[in-house]
Amino acid sequence: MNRVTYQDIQRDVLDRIKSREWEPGDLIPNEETLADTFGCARATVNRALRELAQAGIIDRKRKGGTRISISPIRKALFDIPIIRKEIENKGNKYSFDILSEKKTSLNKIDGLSVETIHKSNDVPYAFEQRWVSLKIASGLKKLDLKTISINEWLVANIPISTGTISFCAESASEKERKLFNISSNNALLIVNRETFITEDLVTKVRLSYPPGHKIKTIL
Amino acid sequence: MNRVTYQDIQRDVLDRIKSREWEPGDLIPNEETLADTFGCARATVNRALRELAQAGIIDRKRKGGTRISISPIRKALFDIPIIRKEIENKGNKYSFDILSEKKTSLNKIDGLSVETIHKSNDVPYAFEQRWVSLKIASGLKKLDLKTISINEWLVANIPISTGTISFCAESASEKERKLFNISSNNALLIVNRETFITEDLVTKVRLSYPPGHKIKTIL
DNA sequence: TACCGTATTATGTATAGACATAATAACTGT
DNA sequence: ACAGTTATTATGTCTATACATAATACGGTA
Repeated sequence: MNRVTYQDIQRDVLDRIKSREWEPGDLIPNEETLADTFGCARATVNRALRELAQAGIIDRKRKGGTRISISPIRKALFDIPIIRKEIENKGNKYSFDILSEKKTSLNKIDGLSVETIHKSNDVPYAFEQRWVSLKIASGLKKLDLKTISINEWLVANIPISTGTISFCAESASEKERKLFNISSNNALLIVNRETFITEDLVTKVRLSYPPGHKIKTIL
Repeated sequence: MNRVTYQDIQRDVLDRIKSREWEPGDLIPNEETLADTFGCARATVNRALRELAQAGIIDRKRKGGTRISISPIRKALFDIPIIRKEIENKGNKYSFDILSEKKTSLNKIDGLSVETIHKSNDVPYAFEQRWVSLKIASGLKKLDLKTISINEWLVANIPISTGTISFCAESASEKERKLFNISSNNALLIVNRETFITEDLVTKVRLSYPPGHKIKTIL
């Protein structure tokens, strides 16, 4: 007894869109009708379509019905791995050096400013400038810093947080030029991240990657 | 009669994680138990937890149970909008110029190579170098190019596709230096995209943004 | 025609019950 | 002690039904 699954329905809908039976902007049959034609319960159709809507493939409105998305907002999902794992996944050796460390305050909040260079097979891979709130990260002892990077400690110890992330390009500073041993091409990929835990800024990071570095994902 | 919703459960779970009642790696009660404590059906708990798992907050295994994810913040969702909308959303005027256009072949497939400059309030905003397959995009007439950008045409007419996207930084070429009127800081943010429709390469784009441009998202 | 309340409609969600399935634990005989 | 089989467990999914809710269509009244 091969039942119709929600994934069967998703495949079918995607096929109809690809084959242009349903074109962008078109209204598709309602859940009840689809359930009849597929020979399944409405709940199954609902789950299939709900997920497609989450993915931006279709637009749904109460009473208005379901239509094929006109300009599917392309959503790109990027993995933001821990740098150590990013390097180790390539089969390389990870190491890091702390370049400087001092107490500073940001928006009148006491914290720690740390500069770290992450290395892959002893070659500079990324330069990190980080501020961490001492209030939130009070468990962070100096001892930890020698064996584990701050980011990894945070990820393991501060479970849920929200924040922003942005990508941009910047010319290398004198310091970065020396670190990465750059001469002519001095365009760095910069990742800025701010992490909050219930309104409080936990940490703020600027990561710079040397020329040639790519952050990639599959749509 | 205020019923417990799946969103109530999600909030509660997130609160428990934030308050460190449940720490990363911890096993949490099974669906049936949670349904009892929340006073709702197992299906409701299932939906709540299924979505949290999709978001990477928790990990679930059959028989193994549900545990708090050890390294949760690992995914960033970026919207990849049409450039026109990106500009118009800022309240600016969108326009574009086609700089060059010629037939070329890529991997022995005939196509069209087009260079476009996108402008916001008549100021260069992004430089686009695109190759489009003629086979797939056969509906693309020369006429269209004057009124609508290629990307927008593709998005409206080729509904479903997969592909890759990557970010990197590059130094501006002589051409780009002139286009963006850059002197000293010449680091450009580059977005490379390849779009496929069922195995066939439809289009390949390289977008370059001038210094200062940011691509941002909320985690 | 313009306005406002009501009916209709499609999606959104909750429920209880059932069976499927993957992963582990427990048990078996050798 | 070991390998192979079976039982158990928690999640995964489908069904049928019910009610909630947002958005629209349809009225009637001024």
